[in-house]
Amino acid sequence: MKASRWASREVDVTGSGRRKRADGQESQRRILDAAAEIAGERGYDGTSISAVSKRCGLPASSIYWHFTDKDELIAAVIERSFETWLAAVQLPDEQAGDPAERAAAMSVGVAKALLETPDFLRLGLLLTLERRPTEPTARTRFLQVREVARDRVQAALDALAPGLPEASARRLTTYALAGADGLFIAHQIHGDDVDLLEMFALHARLLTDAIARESADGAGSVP
Amino acid sequence: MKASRWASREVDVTGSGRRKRADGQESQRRILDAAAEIAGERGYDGTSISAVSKRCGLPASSIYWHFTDKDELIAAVIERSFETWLAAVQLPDEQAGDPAERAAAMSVGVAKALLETPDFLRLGLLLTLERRPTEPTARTRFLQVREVARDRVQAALDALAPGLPEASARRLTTYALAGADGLFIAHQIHGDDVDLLEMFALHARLLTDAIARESADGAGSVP
Amino acid sequence: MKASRWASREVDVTGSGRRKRADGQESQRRILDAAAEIAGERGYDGTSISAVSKRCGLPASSIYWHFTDKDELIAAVIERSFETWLAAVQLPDEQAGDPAERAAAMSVGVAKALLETPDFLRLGLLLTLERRPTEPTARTRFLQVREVARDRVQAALDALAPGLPEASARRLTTYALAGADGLFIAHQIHGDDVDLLEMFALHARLLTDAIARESADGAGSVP
Amino acid sequence: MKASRWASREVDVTGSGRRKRADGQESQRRILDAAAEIAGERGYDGTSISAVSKRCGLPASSIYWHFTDKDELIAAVIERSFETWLAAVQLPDEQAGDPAERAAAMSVGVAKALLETPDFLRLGLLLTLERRPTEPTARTRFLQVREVARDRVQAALDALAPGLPEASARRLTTYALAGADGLFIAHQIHGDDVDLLEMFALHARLLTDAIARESADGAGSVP
DNA sequence: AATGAATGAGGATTCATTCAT
DNA sequence: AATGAATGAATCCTCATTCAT
Repeated sequence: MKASRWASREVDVTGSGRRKRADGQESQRRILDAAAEIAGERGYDGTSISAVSKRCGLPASSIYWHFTDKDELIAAVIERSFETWLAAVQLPDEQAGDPAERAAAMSVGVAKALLETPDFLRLGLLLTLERRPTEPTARTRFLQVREVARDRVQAALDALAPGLPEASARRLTTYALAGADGLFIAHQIHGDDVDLLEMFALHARLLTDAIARESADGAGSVP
Repeated sequence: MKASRWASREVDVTGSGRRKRADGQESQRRILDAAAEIAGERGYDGTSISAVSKRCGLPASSIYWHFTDKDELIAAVIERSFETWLAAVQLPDEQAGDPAERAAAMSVGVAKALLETPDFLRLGLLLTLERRPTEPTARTRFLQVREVARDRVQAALDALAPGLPEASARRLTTYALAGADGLFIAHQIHGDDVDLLEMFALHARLLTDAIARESADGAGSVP
Repeated sequence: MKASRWASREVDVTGSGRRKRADGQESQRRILDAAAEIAGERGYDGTSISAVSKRCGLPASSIYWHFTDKDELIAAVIERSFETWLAAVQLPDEQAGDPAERAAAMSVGVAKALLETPDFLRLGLLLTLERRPTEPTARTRFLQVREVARDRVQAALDALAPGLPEASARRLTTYALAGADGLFIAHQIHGDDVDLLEMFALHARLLTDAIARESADGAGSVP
Repeated sequence: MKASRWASREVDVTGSGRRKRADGQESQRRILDAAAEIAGERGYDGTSISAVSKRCGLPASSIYWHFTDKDELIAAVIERSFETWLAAVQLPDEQAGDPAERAAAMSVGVAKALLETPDFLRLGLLLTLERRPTEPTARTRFLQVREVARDRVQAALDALAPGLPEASARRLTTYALAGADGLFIAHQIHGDDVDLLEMFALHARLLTDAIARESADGAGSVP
């Protein structure tokens, strides 16, 4: 920290001059905060340990005390970001309202969480789209987490329309997630020109209609 | 790269026996091919000039003869990829069928093009999601191109439902593009477990229904 | 010259769109002009062929048609710069005025030439101070040219004070040149805050006095 | 640099058997030593980080641990060289001798320091003469240091001739520094064929005479 | 629990130069 | 007489990682 005369490196970001005699958890948190911001903006390759070090104020070597390597660091970022994001999602009361209303409420809950903590999905999508020679642990982790989300959506869908054929359910679940991803991206591009809550509500409505029809059809094959 | 001057280093991509005959356009094409593949897989930061050099068989310094820097190279990749992609999109006959059928045909045309040349949208989305300190020219270019696509979709939508209020049209256009992006991503994740053509057809159907309803409503505000 | 779509290189500096069907001397002149400017500002290492190419509007390979390599190019620059500079020096009429006046006139003549074409001495001094592993031809050339100048100054000095002992003459000649170099540098640093003509006149006066004294002394050893 | 980790690569400059014990200050010193030698010989552009790395035995990346970039490294070189040089200058006793003797003693003191540590002024003059598009910090630093030296010379001059008009004082100070620069260059060219101490003594004498005359004149305008 | 220092590999880019046309 | 294209070596600098303290 005692930057030499010619090369200034980390800065005392906290403002507290007194070196805290090692608070592992606090340091880890600062590292993850920094890494989450950067990785959410730049993806895997764009996230350098030295950039994280600069942003969190700890030397690069300290990052390696807490995480074995970059791969694990970014995996940890995804995990913690997911938890944060999940905490932000407020699911509607299972009992309340009719099914369609519940679906809309769920949808809007997700949208709100995305507005509050967008880094999670941004990084997740970046990891998903990138094809590195050795797949990062973080990517695998994100896809696992996404699979869990997928299962929940499908469960909600089954609750909404118990008679829906398996194939239809899978298709509509895929469509539900795809809409969420796509609308999130639209919001990334156009900022608040795209009203994410409104768009998610529209998405929920179209989905509800589709469920209704495919339920009635019985078959649900798309000609 | 330590190979002597006459040892064959690069792969004879062209199949034509004559090599080293200094054909600028051909070299440029090889560079763009290589860069498109890599950038489509790895994004901006993940695309290293030396990787492009290795894949196209020309030394890194030769790449700089054809493109002033990495930024311009990737911008050129986006431009050419877009042209290729656009050529792959087969738009339906303007006269044929009823409006809903035409919408479905358009949608499937886009899906087919995405299956044929997925690199374009993959790179585009990577560039869109990444937030580099200095915005790459390629990102700007992609967003411009996307805006053109957006205008076309909106025009098609207006043709389909002339009475649609402006706000509805904008919202549905956003939804149309978002669905395309999201379904593309789903296909990236699940491969052929997701039938992209079927999903795009579903997307077109839901959109057509939504248009019909919002047209009838007159207002179309989502409560 | 037909810059490709992605990499813009040389510019049509002359403004004449029509490619002149090869005018060797004219091209050579343009190259030397460009090289002189750049080398006068940046020294040997700082002068890159591509910078010269950019400034003169001819491709790098054309420079190699006129000059075998960078070393020869810079040597040619020194030679031509010297000629230009020499032409700018107006030596006083050998007959006119008393010796001291003639000395002053010579001095001012040199100063004026330095103000008009400063690149010559700037490059010369840069080459002189630099110690490259393989001595550039240009440096040798400059030192030769300087030796000629030295001889002329010493001759003028002998004419001024025929009885001056050899050692004194050498010493004062060295001093005369050193003053010129040093004042030139002062002018480089302070710009027109240093009145070069005035300073050269002062230099001439001090020298004349010194000559007078050392002539009288006979010995001229500095204790 | 392909040598295995334990093969001795660098020269044991310190003489102390223990190596690799990570001593920051010592490494910094070795880097500065190497950089000073090279920059003193080759100027800014001619000083490559890899050359410095080779000469000091540390890998190039280690240089970047100690200095943020080449610009700062060379600025540090100038600063340290100046300190070394200043320590080498032995100024005469303020009380001793008559003013003219003191002036001569000062002059010779400077000359001796230049003979001992010529790298400082050599690099300084190279930086002064070079005109890079972005001015190196080192150049600015050198000119600042030079301004300080200028002030001291002018103070000494005022002490020597209190009644001297301001304009004369400035002119003679410029002349004093110019002579030093020029004679230093002469010594660089001719080596020990030019007796630097003798030349500086001569310079001091001419200056003293000039001061005397301009003092007497009162005005000191050079016609 | 942390960090200053070091390190080899690789990043983008520029270099001087060559050569076929 | 000139030039488009190519090329290997070198440029500055950042990378992920290690290790002794």
